Amino acid sequence: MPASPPSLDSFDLAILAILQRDNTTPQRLIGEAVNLSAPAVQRRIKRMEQTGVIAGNVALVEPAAVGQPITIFVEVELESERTELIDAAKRQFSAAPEVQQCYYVTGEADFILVITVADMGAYEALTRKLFFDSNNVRKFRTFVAMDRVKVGLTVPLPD
Amino acid sequence: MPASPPSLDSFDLAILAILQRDNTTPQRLIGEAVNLSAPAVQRRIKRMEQTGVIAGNVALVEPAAVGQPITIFVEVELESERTELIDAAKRQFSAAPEVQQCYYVTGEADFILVITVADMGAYEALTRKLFFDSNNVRKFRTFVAMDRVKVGLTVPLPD
DNA sequence: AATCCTGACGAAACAAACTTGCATTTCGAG
DNA sequence: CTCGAAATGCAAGTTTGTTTCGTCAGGATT
Repeated sequence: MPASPPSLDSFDLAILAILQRDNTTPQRLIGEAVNLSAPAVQRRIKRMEQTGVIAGNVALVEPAAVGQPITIFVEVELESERTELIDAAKRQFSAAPEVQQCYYVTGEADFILVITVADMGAYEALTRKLFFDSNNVRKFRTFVAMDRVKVGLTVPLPD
Repeated sequence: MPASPPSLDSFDLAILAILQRDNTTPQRLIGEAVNLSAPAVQRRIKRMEQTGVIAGNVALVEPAAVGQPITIFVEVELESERTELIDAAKRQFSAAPEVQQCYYVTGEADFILVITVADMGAYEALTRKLFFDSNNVRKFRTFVAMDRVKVGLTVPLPD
Protein backbone atom coordinates (compact mmCIF):
# COMPACT_ATOMS: atom_id res chain seq x y z
CA MET A 1 0.00 0.00 0.00
CA PRO A 2 1.90 3.04 -1.13
CA ALA A 3 0.79 5.62 1.40
CA SER A 4 1.65 8.62 -0.71
CA PRO A 5 3.43 9.75 -3.83
CA PRO A 6 7.00 9.10 -2.85
CA SER A 7 9.73 11.30 -4.17
CA LEU A 8 13.23 10.13 -3.54
CA ASP A 9 16.26 12.32 -3.20
CA SER A 10 19.86 11.32 -3.63
CA PHE A 11 20.09 10.23 0.01
CA ASP A 12 17.24 7.79 -0.43
CA LEU A 13 18.75 6.39 -3.59
CA ALA A 14 22.13 5.94 -1.96
CA ILE A 15 20.50 4.14 0.94
CA LEU A 16 18.53 1.90 -1.42
CA ALA A 17 21.66 1.01 -3.33
CA ILE A 18 23.18 -0.29 -0.13
CA LEU A 19 20.13 -2.11 1.20
CA GLN A 20 19.48 -3.74 -2.11
CA ARG A 21 22.89 -5.33 -1.87
CA ASP A 22 22.88 -6.11 1.86
CA ASN A 23 20.07 -5.12 4.15
CA THR A 24 21.96 -6.24 7.24
CA THR A 25 24.27 -3.27 6.93
CA PRO A 26 24.09 -1.32 10.19
CA GLN A 27 22.44 2.08 9.94
CA ARG A 28 25.56 3.58 11.44
CA LEU A 29 27.63 2.41 8.48
CA ILE A 30 24.99 3.49 6.03
CA GLY A 31 25.04 6.87 7.68
CA GLU A 32 28.77 7.17 7.27
CA ALA A 33 28.51 6.15 3.63
CA VAL A 34 25.87 8.73 2.77
CA ASN A 35 26.80 11.45 5.27
CA LEU A 36 23.78 11.25 7.51
CA SER A 37 23.18 10.31 11.12
CA ALA A 38 21.88 6.86 11.97
CA PRO A 39 18.44 8.11 13.03
CA ALA A 40 18.05 10.03 9.79
CA VAL A 41 18.86 6.85 7.87
CA GLN A 42 16.40 4.93 9.99
CA ARG A 43 13.58 7.39 9.37
CA ARG A 44 14.15 7.31 5.63
CA ILE A 45 14.16 3.53 5.57
CA LYS A 46 10.95 3.35 7.53
CA ARG A 47 9.29 5.84 5.25
CA MET A 48 10.34 3.93 2.15
CA GLU A 49 9.00 0.74 3.65
CA GLN A 50 5.68 2.38 4.42
CA THR A 51 5.35 3.95 1.01
CA GLY A 52 6.18 0.71 -0.71
CA VAL A 53 9.45 1.79 -2.27
CA ILE A 54 10.96 -1.05 -0.30
CA ALA A 55 8.68 -3.97 -1.01
CA GLY A 56 10.27 -6.44 1.37
CA ASN A 57 13.31 -7.63 3.26
CA VAL A 58 14.27 -11.20 2.51
CA ALA A 59 17.01 -13.79 2.72
CA LEU A 60 17.98 -15.32 -0.61
CA VAL A 61 18.02 -19.10 -0.44
CA GLU A 62 20.20 -21.15 -2.74
CA PRO A 63 17.76 -23.52 -4.49
CA ALA A 64 20.29 -26.32 -4.93
CA ALA A 65 20.97 -26.35 -1.20
CA VAL A 66 17.35 -27.17 -0.43
CA GLY A 67 16.83 -29.82 -3.05
CA GLN A 68 15.42 -27.66 -5.83
CA PRO A 69 18.32 -27.54 -8.25
CA ILE A 70 16.35 -27.09 -11.45
CA THR A 71 15.14 -23.74 -12.77
CA ILE A 72 12.77 -23.72 -15.70
CA PHE A 73 11.23 -21.00 -17.86
CA VAL A 74 7.86 -21.55 -19.43
CA GLU A 75 6.07 -19.51 -22.06
CA VAL A 76 2.38 -20.13 -21.81
CA GLU A 77 -0.14 -19.37 -24.51
CA LEU A 78 -3.82 -19.42 -23.62
CA GLU A 79 -6.76 -20.49 -25.74
CA SER A 80 -8.93 -17.59 -24.75
CA GLU A 81 -7.90 -14.20 -23.52
CA ARG A 82 -11.15 -13.33 -21.88
CA THR A 83 -10.43 -11.19 -18.85
CA GLU A 84 -12.00 -13.65 -16.52
CA LEU A 85 -9.90 -16.51 -17.79
CA ILE A 86 -6.74 -14.43 -17.65
CA ASP A 87 -7.43 -13.63 -14.03
CA ALA A 88 -8.12 -17.26 -13.26
CA ALA A 89 -4.78 -18.21 -14.77
CA LYS A 90 -3.01 -15.52 -12.76
CA ARG A 91 -4.52 -16.86 -9.60
CA GLN A 92 -3.67 -20.45 -10.36
CA PHE A 93 -0.08 -19.74 -11.30
CA SER A 94 0.42 -17.52 -8.27
CA ALA A 95 -0.88 -20.16 -5.94
CA ALA A 96 1.74 -22.72 -6.93
CA PRO A 97 4.81 -22.58 -4.67
CA GLU A 98 7.00 -23.91 -7.47
CA VAL A 99 6.17 -20.83 -9.51
CA GLN A 100 8.73 -18.34 -8.33
CA GLN A 101 7.80 -15.63 -10.77
CA CYS A 102 4.82 -15.09 -13.06
CA TYR A 103 4.45 -12.31 -15.60
CA TYR A 104 1.58 -11.48 -17.89
CA VAL A 105 3.21 -10.36 -21.11
CA THR A 106 2.65 -9.06 -24.60
CA GLY A 107 4.06 -10.83 -27.62
CA GLU A 108 3.89 -14.39 -28.79
CA ALA A 109 3.02 -15.69 -25.35
CA ASP A 110 0.58 -14.67 -22.66
CA PHE A 111 2.50 -15.66 -19.55
CA ILE A 112 6.08 -16.30 -18.68
CA LEU A 113 6.76 -18.40 -15.60
CA VAL A 114 9.93 -19.04 -13.69
CA ILE A 115 9.71 -22.36 -11.96
CA THR A 116 11.87 -24.14 -9.39
CA VAL A 117 11.69 -27.91 -9.01
CA ALA A 118 13.61 -30.84 -7.60
CA ASP A 119 13.76 -32.88 -10.80
CA MET A 120 12.11 -33.27 -14.17
CA GLY A 121 9.58 -35.63 -12.71
CA ALA A 122 8.34 -32.88 -10.46
CA TYR A 123 8.17 -30.57 -13.47
CA GLU A 124 6.21 -33.09 -15.44
CA ALA A 125 3.73 -33.39 -12.59
CA LEU A 126 3.48 -29.62 -12.36
CA THR A 127 2.80 -29.21 -16.07
CA ARG A 128 0.03 -31.74 -15.72
CA LYS A 129 -1.52 -29.80 -12.90
CA LEU A 130 -1.06 -26.30 -14.29
CA PHE A 131 -1.39 -26.79 -18.03
CA PHE A 132 -3.06 -30.01 -19.03
CA ASP A 133 -5.74 -30.00 -16.39
CA SER A 134 -6.57 -26.45 -17.36
CA ASN A 135 -8.73 -26.29 -20.44
CA ASN A 136 -7.44 -22.88 -21.34
CA VAL A 137 -3.78 -23.54 -22.18
CA ARG A 138 -3.22 -23.80 -25.93
CA LYS A 139 0.46 -24.60 -25.67
CA PHE A 140 3.60 -23.94 -23.72
CA ARG A 141 7.32 -23.89 -24.42
CA THR A 142 9.88 -25.04 -21.89
CA PHE A 143 13.41 -23.77 -21.36
CA VAL A 144 15.58 -25.51 -18.82
CA ALA A 145 18.29 -23.41 -17.21
CA MET A 146 21.75 -24.89 -17.52
CA ASP A 147 23.40 -21.94 -15.82
CA ARG A 148 21.89 -19.31 -13.59
CA VAL A 149 24.31 -16.72 -14.87
CA LYS A 150 22.87 -13.78 -12.99
CA VAL A 151 20.06 -13.98 -10.50
CA GLY A 152 18.55 -11.27 -8.40
CA LEU A 153 15.90 -8.60 -8.21
CA THR A 154 18.31 -5.71 -8.09
CA VAL A 155 16.94 -2.61 -9.77
CA PRO A 156 19.24 -0.12 -11.47
CA LEU A 157 19.12 3.19 -9.61
CA PRO A 158 19.50 6.65 -11.10
CA ASP A 159 22.56 8.64 -10.13
CA MET B 1 31.89 -20.46 -1.28
CA PRO B 2 30.01 -23.36 0.26
CA ALA B 3 32.36 -24.39 3.04
CA SER B 4 31.09 -27.92 3.37
CA PRO B 5 28.32 -30.29 2.36
CA PRO B 6 25.41 -28.76 4.21
CA SER B 7 22.69 -30.95 5.48
CA LEU B 8 19.64 -29.20 6.75
CA ASP B 9 17.29 -30.51 9.38
CA SER B 10 13.73 -29.45 9.98
CA PHE B 11 14.86 -26.60 12.24
CA ASP B 12 16.98 -25.12 9.49
CA LEU B 13 14.17 -25.41 6.99
CA ALA B 14 11.71 -23.77 9.36
CA ILE B 15 14.14 -20.92 9.91
CA LEU B 16 14.69 -20.52 6.18
CA ALA B 17 10.97 -20.40 5.57
CA ILE B 18 10.73 -17.43 7.89
CA LEU B 19 13.82 -15.60 6.68
CA GLN B 20 12.97 -15.87 3.04
CA ARG B 21 9.70 -14.16 3.82
CA ASP B 22 11.08 -11.52 6.21
CA ASN B 23 14.67 -11.50 7.32
CA THR B 24 14.08 -8.71 9.82
CA THR B 25 12.21 -11.11 12.09
CA PRO B 26 13.94 -11.05 15.49
CA GLN B 27 15.78 -14.23 16.39
CA ARG B 28 13.76 -14.37 19.57
CA LEU B 29 10.52 -14.68 17.59
CA ILE B 30 12.06 -17.19 15.23
CA GLY B 31 13.12 -19.17 18.26
CA GLU B 32 9.59 -19.20 19.61
CA ALA B 33 8.23 -20.29 16.25
CA VAL B 34 10.59 -23.21 15.88
CA ASN B 35 11.13 -24.08 19.53
CA LEU B 36 14.75 -23.11 19.90
CA SER B 37 16.62 -20.50 21.88
CA ALA B 38 17.76 -17.31 20.20
CA PRO B 39 21.44 -18.28 20.26
CA ALA B 40 20.66 -21.61 18.63
CA VAL B 41 18.78 -19.79 15.88
CA GLN B 42 21.65 -17.39 15.51
CA ARG B 43 24.23 -20.17 15.16
CA ARG B 44 22.17 -21.93 12.52
CA ILE B 45 21.69 -18.77 10.51
CA LYS B 46 25.38 -17.99 10.59
CA ARG B 47 26.23 -21.50 9.50
CA MET B 48 23.80 -21.37 6.60
CA GLU B 49 25.26 -18.05 5.52
CA GLN B 50 28.77 -19.44 5.62
CA THR B 51 27.88 -22.60 3.74
CA GLY B 52 26.03 -20.65 1.09
CA VAL B 53 22.57 -21.98 1.83
CA ILE B 54 21.65 -18.36 2.43
CA ALA B 55 23.08 -16.56 -0.56
CA GLY B 56 22.28 -13.04 0.57
CA ASN B 57 20.14 -10.67 2.58
CA VAL B 58 18.55 -7.95 0.55
CA ALA B 59 15.85 -5.32 0.45
CA LEU B 60 13.43 -5.66 -2.45
CA VAL B 61 13.02 -2.38 -4.28
CA GLU B 62 9.87 -1.57 -6.21
CA PRO B 63 11.07 -0.77 -9.73
CA ALA B 64 8.26 1.65 -10.50
CA ALA B 65 9.17 3.73 -7.46
CA VAL B 66 12.65 4.38 -8.75
CA GLY B 67 11.74 5.18 -12.31
CA GLN B 68 12.16 1.73 -13.83
CA PRO B 69 8.56 0.72 -14.43
CA ILE B 70 9.10 -1.58 -17.39
CA THR B 71 10.07 -5.23 -17.11
CA ILE B 72 11.04 -7.07 -20.26
CA PHE B 73 11.88 -10.67 -21.09
CA VAL B 74 14.21 -11.45 -23.93
CA GLU B 75 15.00 -14.75 -25.55
CA VAL B 76 18.38 -14.54 -27.19
CA GLU B 77 19.64 -16.89 -29.85
CA LEU B 78 23.32 -16.83 -30.73
CA GLU B 79 24.99 -17.40 -34.09
CA SER B 80 27.71 -19.59 -32.71
CA GLU B 81 27.68 -21.67 -29.58
CA ARG B 82 31.39 -21.95 -29.22
CA THR B 83 32.25 -22.09 -25.55
CA GLU B 84 34.32 -18.99 -25.72
CA LEU B 85 31.56 -16.98 -27.31
CA ILE B 86 29.01 -18.29 -24.84
CA ASP B 87 31.19 -17.15 -21.99
CA ALA B 88 31.70 -13.78 -23.58
CA ALA B 89 27.94 -13.36 -23.84
CA LYS B 90 27.50 -14.36 -20.20
CA ARG B 91 29.99 -11.74 -19.15
CA GLN B 92 28.48 -9.03 -21.27
CA PHE B 93 24.93 -9.68 -20.12
CA SER B 94 25.97 -9.92 -16.49
CA ALA B 95 27.78 -6.63 -16.65
CA ALA B 96 24.69 -4.67 -17.67
CA PRO B 97 22.85 -3.24 -14.65
CA GLU B 98 19.56 -3.31 -16.54
CA VAL B 99 19.87 -7.08 -16.80
CA GLN B 100 18.33 -8.25 -13.58
CA GLN B 101 18.51 -11.93 -14.37
CA CYS B 102 20.34 -13.93 -17.02
CA TYR B 103 19.98 -17.66 -17.61
CA TYR B 104 21.74 -19.90 -20.08
CA VAL B 105 19.09 -22.33 -21.25
CA THR B 106 18.34 -25.31 -23.40
CA GLY B 107 15.64 -25.23 -26.02
CA GLU B 108 14.88 -22.85 -28.82
CA ALA B 109 16.91 -20.06 -27.27
CA ASP B 110 20.34 -19.82 -25.73
CA PHE B 111 19.73 -17.11 -23.14
CA ILE B 112 16.79 -15.68 -21.34
CA LEU B 113 17.16 -12.24 -19.86
CA VAL B 114 14.98 -10.31 -17.46
CA ILE B 115 15.49 -6.61 -17.99
CA THR B 116 14.35 -3.52 -16.12
CA VAL B 117 14.21 -0.17 -17.88
CA ALA B 118 12.70 3.28 -17.56
CA ASP B 119 11.01 3.35 -20.97
CA MET B 120 11.07 1.72 -24.37
CA GLY B 121 13.68 4.17 -25.53
CA ALA B 122 16.04 2.86 -22.93
CA TYR B 123 15.25 -0.67 -24.03
CA GLU B 124 15.92 0.18 -27.64
CA ALA B 125 19.29 1.62 -26.65
CA LEU B 126 20.07 -1.46 -24.62
CA THR B 127 19.23 -3.84 -27.46
CA ARG B 128 21.57 -1.85 -29.64
CA LYS B 129 24.35 -2.20 -27.15
CA LEU B 130 23.79 -5.83 -26.19
CA PHE B 131 22.51 -7.41 -29.38
CA PHE B 132 23.21 -5.41 -32.50
CA ASP B 133 26.72 -4.36 -31.61
CA SER B 134 27.49 -7.97 -30.83
CA ASN B 135 28.21 -9.98 -33.94
CA ASN B 136 27.10 -13.17 -32.30
CA VAL B 137 23.37 -12.60 -31.79
CA ARG B 138 21.31 -14.28 -34.50
CA LYS B 139 17.98 -13.04 -33.21
CA PHE B 140 16.03 -12.18 -30.12
CA ARG B 141 12.39 -12.12 -29.10
CA THR B 142 10.95 -9.52 -26.76
CA PHE B 143 8.14 -9.90 -24.27
CA VAL B 144 6.99 -6.84 -22.37
CA ALA B 145 5.45 -7.44 -18.98
CA MET B 146 2.02 -5.93 -18.58
CA ASP B 147 1.56 -7.33 -15.09
CA ARG B 148 4.15 -8.57 -12.65
CA VAL B 149 1.76 -11.13 -11.28
CA LYS B 150 4.19 -12.82 -8.92
CA VAL B 151 7.72 -11.69 -8.30
CA GLY B 152 10.27 -13.07 -5.93
CA LEU B 153 13.06 -15.54 -5.47
CA THR B 154 11.28 -17.63 -2.90
CA VAL B 155 12.21 -21.29 -3.08
CA PRO B 156 9.74 -24.00 -2.12
CA LEU B 157 11.01 -25.82 0.94
CA PRO B 158 10.50 -29.49 1.80
CA ASP B 159 8.33 -30.28 4.79
C1' DA C 1 31.44 -50.79 30.90
C1' DA C 2 33.85 -46.54 31.61
C1' DT C 3 36.04 -42.71 29.31
C1' DC C 4 36.84 -39.21 26.12
C1' DC C 5 35.59 -36.34 22.44
C1' DT C 6 32.55 -33.71 19.60
C1' DG C 7 28.71 -30.99 18.71
C1' DA C 8 24.65 -28.57 20.09
C1' DC C 9 21.87 -26.62 23.52
C1' DG C 10 20.01 -22.92 27.01
C1' DA C 11 20.69 -19.20 30.52
C1' DA C 12 22.86 -15.18 31.51
C1' DA C 13 26.01 -11.44 30.74
C1' DC C 14 27.49 -8.37 27.42
C1' DA C 15 27.86 -5.48 23.26
C1' DA C 16 25.74 -3.46 19.48
C1' DA C 17 22.00 -1.82 17.01
C1' DC C 18 17.59 0.22 16.73
C1' DT C 19 14.23 3.64 18.32
C1' DT C 20 12.37 7.80 20.48
C1' DG C 21 12.16 12.62 22.36
C1' DC C 22 13.67 17.03 21.82
C1' DA C 23 16.07 21.23 20.56
C1' DT C 24 18.08 23.02 16.43
C1' DT C 25 18.66 23.75 11.64
C1' DT C 26 17.28 23.97 6.88
C1' DC C 27 14.55 25.39 3.22
C1' DG C 28 10.79 27.05 0.59
C1' DA C 29 6.63 30.11 0.53
C1' DG C 30 4.63 34.19 1.43
C1' DC D 1 12.90 38.99 5.66
C1' DT D 2 9.93 36.11 8.44
C1' DC D 3 7.39 32.19 9.23
C1' DG D 4 6.26 27.30 9.38
C1' DA D 5 6.80 22.67 7.92
C1' DA D 6 9.98 19.15 7.57
C1' DA D 7 14.35 17.05 8.38
C1' DT D 8 18.38 16.84 11.11
C1' DG D 9 21.71 15.51 15.08
C1' DC D 10 22.37 14.35 19.77
C1' DA D 11 21.49 11.78 23.74
C1' DA D 12 18.83 8.64 26.35
C1' DG D 13 16.20 4.46 26.48
C1' DT D 14 14.87 0.06 24.59
C1' DT D 15 15.32 -3.92 21.86
C1' DT D 16 18.11 -7.05 19.48
C1' DG D 17 22.22 -9.51 18.41
C1' DT D 18 26.38 -11.82 20.20
C1' DT D 19 29.50 -14.18 23.29
C1' DT D 20 30.52 -16.92 27.23
C1' DC D 21 30.03 -20.79 29.84
C1' DG D 22 28.27 -24.91 31.96
C1' DT D 23 25.50 -28.95 30.66
C1' DC D 24 23.94 -32.80 28.07
C1' DA D 25 23.53 -36.40 24.43
C1' DG D 26 25.67 -39.43 21.11
C1' DG D 27 29.75 -42.06 19.17
C1' DA D 28 34.21 -43.99 19.18
C1' DT D 29 38.07 -45.74 21.88
C1' DT D 30 40.22 -48.26 25.49
